[in-house]
Amino acid sequence: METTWQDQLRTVGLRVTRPRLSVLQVLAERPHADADTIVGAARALHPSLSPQAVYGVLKALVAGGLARRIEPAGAPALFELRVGDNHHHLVCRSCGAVADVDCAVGAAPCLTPSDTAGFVVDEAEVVFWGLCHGCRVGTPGETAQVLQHDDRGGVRA
Amino acid sequence: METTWQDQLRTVGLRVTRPRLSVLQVLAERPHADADTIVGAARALHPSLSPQAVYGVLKALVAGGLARRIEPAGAPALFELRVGDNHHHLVCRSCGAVADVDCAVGAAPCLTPSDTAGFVVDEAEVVFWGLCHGCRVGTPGETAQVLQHDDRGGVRA
DNA sequence: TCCTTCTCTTGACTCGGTCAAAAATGCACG
DNA sequence: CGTGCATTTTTGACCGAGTCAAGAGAAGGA
Repeated sequence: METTWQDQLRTVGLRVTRPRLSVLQVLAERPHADADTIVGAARALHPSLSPQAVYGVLKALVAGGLARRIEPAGAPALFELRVGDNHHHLVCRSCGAVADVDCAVGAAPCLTPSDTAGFVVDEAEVVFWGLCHGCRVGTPGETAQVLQHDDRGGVRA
Repeated sequence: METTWQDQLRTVGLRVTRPRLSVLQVLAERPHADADTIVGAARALHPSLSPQAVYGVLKALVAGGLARRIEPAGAPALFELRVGDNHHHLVCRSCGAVADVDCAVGAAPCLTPSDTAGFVVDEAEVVFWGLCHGCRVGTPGETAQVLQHDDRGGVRA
C-alpha cells in the first residue's frame, strides 16, 4: 500500500491503464471478489469496462504476481491482492464468504506430506470449510448465495 | 471391498443398476478419474451409457457417501472411492496426475486454524501442488495434459 | 406378476471463462 | 511535444463442464 498501483504495475512490466487501476482499487476494497463482482464494481469507476477486459486484467495481474486467484470447489474463482504471504482460506459452506487465515500450525504445517509419492511439492493449499458466524446465527439469505451442499460434509481432515 | 458394490448401493438406499455398477468398477480401477474418463471407460462395460447418466450416477454416489468429489483448481472434477478416511491429495502441475496422501502431521494438523474469524470449521481440505516423478524426469507429454501454468508457482504454504 | 417409483436417455440450456480480430491507448523515443 | 510501435481493450464468437427437464425404461416390493 506504500507504493502506488501505478508503481506496482510498472514494476512487473505492465502498462498503467484505467481498467487496471479500477480493478486494483476494487480488489483493495473487496478482498475476495469474483470476476463478476469485480466487473460490477469496477464499472462504477470506468463505465465502459467490459467483462472480457476484466478477465484480461485479472490474468495479467495474476501473471505479474500482483494478485492471486483462488478457486473454492463449486464456486467461481476469487481474486485477492494478498500475495506471497503464505495464507489460507476459510470458506462458508452456506454463503460463500471467505476469510483469510494465517497458516495454522507455525510456518508451514502441511508442506511436507508424509509420503510424497515421488512428487516434488512446491505449494500446499489449504481450505477450511465451515459456516461463518452470520450463517450459523441465522442470518442466512443475507449474503447468502449457497455454494454447494453436495456431499454430507463432516469428513474433517 | 469386502461387501459387494450391490450391497454398498443398497446400504445407502440406491437401486442396483448397470450404469452404477459400471461406474463403481471404473472408479475402483482408476482412483482419480474425471467424468469424461469415466464415461469412456464405463462404456466398455455398458456401451449405451450416456454422459449425463454418468453425471447422475456420480452425483448419487457422492450424495450417498460412496464416492468423493475433488476439484483441483483449473481442472475438471475428479472422483474417488476412498471416503471417510481423511486423506489429502498431491496434484502434478504438469500432467494433472493425482496421488493420495494420508494426513501430514498426525491426525488433523490443519483442522484448527489459528484464528477462525467466527467460522465453525468442519473440514480442512489440503492440496499439495508440485511435479510428479515422470514430469520431473522428463517424460512430459506422456500422461501430459497440462493443467495450468498461470501464476508463477512457488508461494509455498 | 403387477405397479409404483426410481433411474436412465435424450436434448436443450446455463455458467464461467477463453480465443481472435480489430480499434484504441500507453509510453519510449526522437 | 509529437510520432510510431507494441501492448491493451473492445467486440463478439466460441468452448468445456456441468445442470435441468420430460419422457422412456428398469428395479424391486406387494
